Order: sequence, then structure tokens, then C-alpha cells
Amino acid sequence: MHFLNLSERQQGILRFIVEFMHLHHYAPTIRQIGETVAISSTSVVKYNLNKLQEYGLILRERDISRGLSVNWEQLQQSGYPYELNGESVRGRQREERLPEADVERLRVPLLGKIAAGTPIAVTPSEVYDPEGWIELAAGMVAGPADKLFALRVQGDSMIDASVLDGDIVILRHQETAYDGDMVAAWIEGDEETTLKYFHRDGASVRLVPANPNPVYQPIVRAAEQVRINGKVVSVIRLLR
Amino acid sequence: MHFLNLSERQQGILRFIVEFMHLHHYAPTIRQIGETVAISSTSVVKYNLNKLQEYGLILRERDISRGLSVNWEQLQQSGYPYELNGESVRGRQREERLPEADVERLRVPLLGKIAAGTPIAVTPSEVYDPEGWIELAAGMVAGPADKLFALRVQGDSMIDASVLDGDIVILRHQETAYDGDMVAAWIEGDEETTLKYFHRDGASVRLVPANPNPVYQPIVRAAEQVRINGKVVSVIRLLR
DNA sequence: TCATAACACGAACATTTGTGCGATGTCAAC
DNA sequence: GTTGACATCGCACAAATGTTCGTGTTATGA
Repeated sequence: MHFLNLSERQQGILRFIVEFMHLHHYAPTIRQIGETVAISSTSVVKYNLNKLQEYGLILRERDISRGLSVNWEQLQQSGYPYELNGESVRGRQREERLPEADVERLRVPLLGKIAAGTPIAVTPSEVYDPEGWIELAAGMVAGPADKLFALRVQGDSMIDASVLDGDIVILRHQETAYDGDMVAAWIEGDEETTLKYFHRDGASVRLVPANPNPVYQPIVRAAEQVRINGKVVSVIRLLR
Repeated sequence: MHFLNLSERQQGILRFIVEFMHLHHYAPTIRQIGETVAISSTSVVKYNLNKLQEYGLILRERDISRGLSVNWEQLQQSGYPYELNGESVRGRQREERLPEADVERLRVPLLGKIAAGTPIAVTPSEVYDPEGWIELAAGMVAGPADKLFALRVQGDSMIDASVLDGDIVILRHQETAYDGDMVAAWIEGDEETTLKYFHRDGASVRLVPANPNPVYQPIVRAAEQVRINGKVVSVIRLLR
């Protein structure tokens, strides 16, 4: 979706968000957006925000105050006129990545384990003690080196994804996915975490194992039952 | 204020905030912080957050949900440990690290494809004509970083090793193996290349698939029939 | 022209989330 | 032992903030 094909309001909203996030270091609320873009109803803002999210330009997390972020890469590709904001989108991106100044080497936090029977704790509830960091060459992940984290696979339950006990899975944190993405998802009802290829079938979701052997079957669940934890960008197996 | 001079709780809080913001693109709430750092009272979190703000490490805006941001510059100067097991990484230490770059990053030649039906022909001379190079962090391979080469898997024939089409296998060139090593081997008679765990049974060799699913069975062959091409040290899968 | 989808409105609502404050615990200085 | 700074705890509270829903309004196309 090209920037200029957005509705006027959506352009305004996007511009404001970019500007706001540049000024503060957090996102605006829908009310703040509404005020500056002259939208009286919060629901209208939400409506347009949803559109922007559909276009992949922003990312929003449900029920989270200011849980709004900009997909900078997508924004650039949309032909966003970032000169208008005084500073470039690139500048902003650099700022975001300050913690990883080294472009060629990535440091990805190893946040815990992933196993079939237990949900991934994106926000671990125990005493905070990350297990460490994984060093990667930048080429080891496709796409932006952003929102990445690593999990160690525990048990052979993900073998249908050709992922073995002890493997390390590199994920990009996101709660939505596109068809063909391999995702880590928690399936409510089944109460299990799984690694599968994601396909949307209307209101339901089809999760297809990577291993084409027919002993491993796709599963289909209602979309609401499937909670995506992240997109798998890489799997690494270290043999002794 | 140096990072290590912070109270344990403050260190935990700071660490959590940094990682949280790395994953999401917004700040955590004081409650989320409290849960992960095992602080039961929101006011205690606030108290420590105030401290961190006094030290200039974070910035907070009153009454704003998640209106919390990190002062990255200050953080770096505080000696924040991006590597938890090693010593802290400061901007100044960069130059010292540069000479070590060769040690920390590996370039492994990509020598071709590996498929079930064709033997791997790796002669030392071919090393000089690779299809490309794979950049790895040193931690991606165990053991010495010599005699390494990479092959791209073609086809689903190695699925019994939980290795998929397109995966990259990092091998160390060697013609013998110890029990328990995963090897790439050409089996004469069967005329095929396979990736399996190597076990010696007297005069014969037992090759065990990594996938324990009984549809994949070990094979036993006379030792002379099994030509080892190398030991698998790593398997890497890149998803788009 | 009519149906339909896309867009907009506003108010009610439910949560999420930060703040305030009195009470308690700890520890070193006097 | 008393004092006081510092750190902690619970909990009540109010403000901040996203969502839902019934109802208009405006395009779009057959």
C-alpha cells in the first residue's frame, strides 16, 4: 500500500504517530491521535488504526496502552515522505537499534525454553534472569534484526517441525502472521505450544508441519484459539 | 552511576526493561516489571524507577501509561552488561574487540549440495572454489574452527535426520568418527548419502536417524561400505 | 436507483495502569 | 535503645486508555 493511496485521515494519523514517537519515546494514545487529526470519536481512530495495521504499516497489541509501533521498513517502502518531519525515518531506526551498534553481529537474548506442553512465557513471571545471549551473524536471519529472541527447544515434541531437543529457535516477536510464515503458537484448548506453518482459512487457521511425512498431520483450529508468539526466522542445531 | 552499583533489584528492573523494549516496541508497566523482578508492590517498583530516573538511566513521564524510556547513552556509560557471562561491553572497548573479530566470526565455504542420491565429493582442492561463504559466529560450531565446510540440503531425503530441503549443514571434514557423532556418509551398495548418528558395532556400523519416530529405522552396514565424508557440527535453517 | 461496503460518530463500558499513603522492616550512627 | 534514612509492602483510588455497539453518512458499482 503506497502512502499516497491511504485516506487523508490515515496519512495524517501515520504522520502524527511518526512525529510523536520521534518526540517522545512512546506511542500516542488513540485519543491523542484523534485530537490532533481532528477525529472526535475514539472508535474512528481505532478503525483507521486497524486499516493501517492491515497494510502492515503499524503494529498494535490488543488492550495494551500505547501498545502501538511503527513498521519502519514497511513505512519506507510505502513512500512515506519522511522529510516532512524534519528528521528522516532512517534516523529514527538507527536510534532504535542503539543497543546493537554492531551491524554484522547480532545479539539475541535467549529467553527460555519452548516445549509442547507449556506456553512460552513472553513475560516470564519468575525472578528475572535471562539465560544469556546468542551471537549470530546478521546473515542468519532474514528481514530486520528487530524484536528477535531465542528459545531452546525442550523435548522431542516439535519433531514434526523437524526441530529436535536442544535446538535453538530464533523468533521474531509478533502476534500476527502471514500465510506461509512458520510460527510458534499456543493453541488454547489443546493447551500446547507448537511450531508450524501458518495458513489462514477464513475464520480458522491451518497449522501445517514442516515435515511432509503423513504421520504428521496439519491441524485446523478457530483463529481465536491460536495465539501466535512469534515468527520463526531461524533454527540452529549445534552438535557436540 | 555504574551499573554494578545499582541495587540488585534495580539491575533486574533495568535488564527487564531493556529486553522488554527490545521485544515489543513499547515500555512495560510497573506491574509487569514487578511480576518479573518479583516485587509484589507497585509502589516499590515506582520507588526504584524513581531511583533509576535520578541516576539518569531512564526517563519517565508522569501519569503516562508505559511512558517510560531508556537513556541509551547513559546506559552504555553505566557499563550495562549486554553479555551476561562475559565482561561488560562499553563503546570504548570496541577497538579492542576488532582484532578479535577474526576469532569471533567464521567464514565457512559453501561447497555445494547434499542429496540422498549423489555422493559428496569434497576434495581439498575444491575448497578454493566455493559457491559462496557462510558467515557464522564462532559460537555456532563446537570444537576447532578448521576443516569446516557447508552444504545445502537438497530434497527431503534427509528428513529422518530432521534436516529439511534448503537447510545448511556445517561439516568438519574427517573420514573417521566416534560413537555418537552425527556424520554425513556415503553408503556403498546403497549408493546414497545420508546424515545419521554413527555407532560402531564391531565390524559393522550402525547409523541411527536423529528422528526417533519409528518410521525412521537405523541401518546397519559393514564398516567398509560406509564412507564418512565429515562430521556434522551444525545445522542451520533459515526461514524467509 | 438501490444495495452494499467503507467510513464515521458518540456514548457507555471495562481494563489497564500510575499514584498516594500509612505501616512495616533493616541497618548503621549516635 | 533511639533515631533516621532507606527500602519494602498492600491497598485504595483515580486517571488513563482501549473496546464495543448501535446508529448515521458517504462512496461505489450494478
